[in-house]
Amino acid sequence: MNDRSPVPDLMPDLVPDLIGDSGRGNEAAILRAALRLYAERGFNGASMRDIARAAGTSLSNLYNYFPSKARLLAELLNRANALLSAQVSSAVHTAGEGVAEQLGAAVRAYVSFVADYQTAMLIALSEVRHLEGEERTQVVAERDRNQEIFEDLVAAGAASGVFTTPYPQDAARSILAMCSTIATWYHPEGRLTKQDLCDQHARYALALLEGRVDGR
Amino acid sequence: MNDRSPVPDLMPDLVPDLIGDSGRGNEAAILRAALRLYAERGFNGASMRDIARAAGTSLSNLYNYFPSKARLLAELLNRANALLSAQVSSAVHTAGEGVAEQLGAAVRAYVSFVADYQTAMLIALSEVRHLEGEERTQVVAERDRNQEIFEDLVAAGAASGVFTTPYPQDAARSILAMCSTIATWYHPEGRLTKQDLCDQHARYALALLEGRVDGR
Amino acid sequence: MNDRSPVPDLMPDLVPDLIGDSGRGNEAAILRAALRLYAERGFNGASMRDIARAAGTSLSNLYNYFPSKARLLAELLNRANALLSAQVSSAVHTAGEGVAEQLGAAVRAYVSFVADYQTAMLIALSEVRHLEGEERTQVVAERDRNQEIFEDLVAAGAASGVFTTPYPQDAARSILAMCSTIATWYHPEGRLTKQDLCDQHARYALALLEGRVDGR
Amino acid sequence: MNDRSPVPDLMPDLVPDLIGDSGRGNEAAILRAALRLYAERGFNGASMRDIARAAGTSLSNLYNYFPSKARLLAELLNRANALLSAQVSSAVHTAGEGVAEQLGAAVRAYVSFVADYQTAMLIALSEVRHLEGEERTQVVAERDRNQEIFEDLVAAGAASGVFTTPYPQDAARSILAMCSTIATWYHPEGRLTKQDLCDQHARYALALLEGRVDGR
DNA sequence: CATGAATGAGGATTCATTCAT
DNA sequence: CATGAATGAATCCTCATTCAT
Repeated sequence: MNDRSPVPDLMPDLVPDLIGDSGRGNEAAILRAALRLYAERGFNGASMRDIARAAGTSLSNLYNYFPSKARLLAELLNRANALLSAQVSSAVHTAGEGVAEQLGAAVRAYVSFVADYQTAMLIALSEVRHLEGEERTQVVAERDRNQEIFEDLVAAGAASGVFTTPYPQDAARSILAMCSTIATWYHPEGRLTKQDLCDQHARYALALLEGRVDGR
Repeated sequence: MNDRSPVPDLMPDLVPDLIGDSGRGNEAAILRAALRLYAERGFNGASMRDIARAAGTSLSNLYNYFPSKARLLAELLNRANALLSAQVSSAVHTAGEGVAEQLGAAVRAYVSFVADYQTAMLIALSEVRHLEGEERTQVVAERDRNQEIFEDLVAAGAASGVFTTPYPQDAARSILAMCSTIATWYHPEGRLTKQDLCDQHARYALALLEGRVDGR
Repeated sequence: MNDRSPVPDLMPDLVPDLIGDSGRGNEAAILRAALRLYAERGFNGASMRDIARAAGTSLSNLYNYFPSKARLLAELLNRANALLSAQVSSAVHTAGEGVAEQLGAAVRAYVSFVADYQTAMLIALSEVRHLEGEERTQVVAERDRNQEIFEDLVAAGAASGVFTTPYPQDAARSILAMCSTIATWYHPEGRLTKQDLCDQHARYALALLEGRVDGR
Repeated sequence: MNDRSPVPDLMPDLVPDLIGDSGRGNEAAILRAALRLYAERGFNGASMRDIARAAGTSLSNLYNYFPSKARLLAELLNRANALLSAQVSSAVHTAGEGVAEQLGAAVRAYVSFVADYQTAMLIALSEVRHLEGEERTQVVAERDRNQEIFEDLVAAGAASGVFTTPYPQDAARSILAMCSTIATWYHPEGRLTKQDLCDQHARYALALLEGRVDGR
């Protein structure tokens, strides 16, 4: 197993923005402000006034872009989940044929996303509960879709004997838990680089699954 | 390694209450109501009015017991953290001499706590940010004290060659992450018993650390 | 006219306390705490809790001594007004026969009271408005009784030609105003001694009345 | 000296409003309501709810105009102090060259202001204590600026021998006290007209200063 | 006398949202 | 698109007061 296998190694500045500058007028500024404030203070701790101020626009103008506070949150979570799923699937498809290799790639992509979009992941972890109805359904569905990628990989690996853990059914959840939690403590300027995170967690994941690393 | 080693296997009803009924008058009812509501809706989503109503007392009477909303949260977190640390250290001290055995016991105790005091763990995971100053310091300190138990065990195991992971320095955090996250999805009536959770996560943890289980 | 005529020149420590230590148990402590807090923050700015705390007793115990917050204020004002009237009358009666002399004595006694019981005077000036009904009536009556002493003296002096001001009818009010206001700025440790205050204001008063100072 | 010298003798209805109707929307109504209620019940006795009701708007709308209760008070006091200083200085500059004449004019202007803006003066007298920090500093500074006008006049008169009181240093304060206090009892419909008040107090002030009225 | 618990009303302030411009 | 004014409900917390002990 190659611990230093390449990660999507964009320069930090080149990480594509979750939000972009498409949208009309202030849309991007609003989304970015909301993202930051929701992450800093939680959904209920960040008021529409706060967001408007941080976005440099007026309170009432927010409602020209998003019909409600919850819709604003949903929008953020949808974008984040969509990008996450896309990056993970892409990584899996790009990886070689071996399940272990694919799972490693998936973990690396996931960790990479957490590091790149830390605030988005913070929100995704704890603010979904503030959504209801259709908005919630949609967000949860996308989140589950991503989890299924991991579950399928683990199941395939278990079936083919590559992963020998006696508990394959729940392992994916544990792997995602430890990868997601990175968002709560990671500091880009700290001891660990993004590359380190990817290497570590790829290894943790395969070890947890009791993968048969050697050539059998 | 015996995966079905006994867990503190109290009947759910016999799990000692985090709060007890000591305290004066309505104190226990208030703490219990706050615990539940903070977990359900988050700190900012649960109002003092809500808590009072759920506790069956008047809003103003809350302030005869806790001088502020934040203090009420701090009280809960302190009790939870103290109990968690106590149960984990106790498990470690009771376990045999092997580091692997001790770590397994620690994980089981931790998972057991998460299952027993699910709501408390939910709060501990995400509501600390609403504390400031002394209250925050105290809670964070107790939380770190618990994490150190795991870090010390991992370090010891790595030093003695029992854990062969190339990344021992950050493994404890990952283990705790996957155990803590149980609180976000566990249903006592679901497919997995508390015993199952303990078995699984003890195994996951040792595997993640690449523990040399047998004498080989 | 002797500007340095003696004032009731008690040592500051010997100024008889407005409250004394008679009363049962905590009564004096409560009155003293209320006096200070009402003066510092105003009637509405000082809560019964504050007063209890400052008096070193429990909130509910306050109501064993005074049936309401307003009654507590009334009690203070009554004591202050009674003492003030007593000291002023006494000074007048002790003074010689001349109206000018008597008015001078009255002013000195009044100023002396303001200096000695500064906080009480602060309250008397601005907190009467918070009383209603019987309580208010009583306090206002006592206050007016005191004012009448001055009005009578001025009227007598005007009738006898000692005070030549063309506006004797309203002069007493002006004199009392300037003397009372001392309470808002006087600092016992400042430039002016109590003796200075008495001398000054006695002179101001006679001058304002256009008293014929010379031997006629 | 002409005791019946003309006062700015506008009909009461023509007295320029302290507040005006400039400001946006409800600003004037809010300020006027606050002015009245603060004067009637004191700062702490008048709630924002009361003020909103009296201003004919909603409670929350108050905060679109003034960010806090204290700021609302400060606004009132600043306007009142500014106008007072302006009217007094203007009167002094318009008066003749003699110090006595100028002081008379100042007193008349001051008394006139007290009569015209009675409620504002009531607040200025006793509610400054509820301000803190910058707000307080600003208000106190303006108040002191006005007091200095009087102190300078008295000092000048004392220096030139026009005022022969032995206590010129503190006389201004006494004069202002007796003039300000008018606000606490004056009734426009009562025995005394505004003109009367001006005449009386101008005479009181000069007498208090022991002014040498004639050429002797 | 003395206390702690209890309460309903009300304190200042902020909330998400709407609407006329 | 963009704004400022407006609002009713809700925020945390404190109020004066009562009551059982």
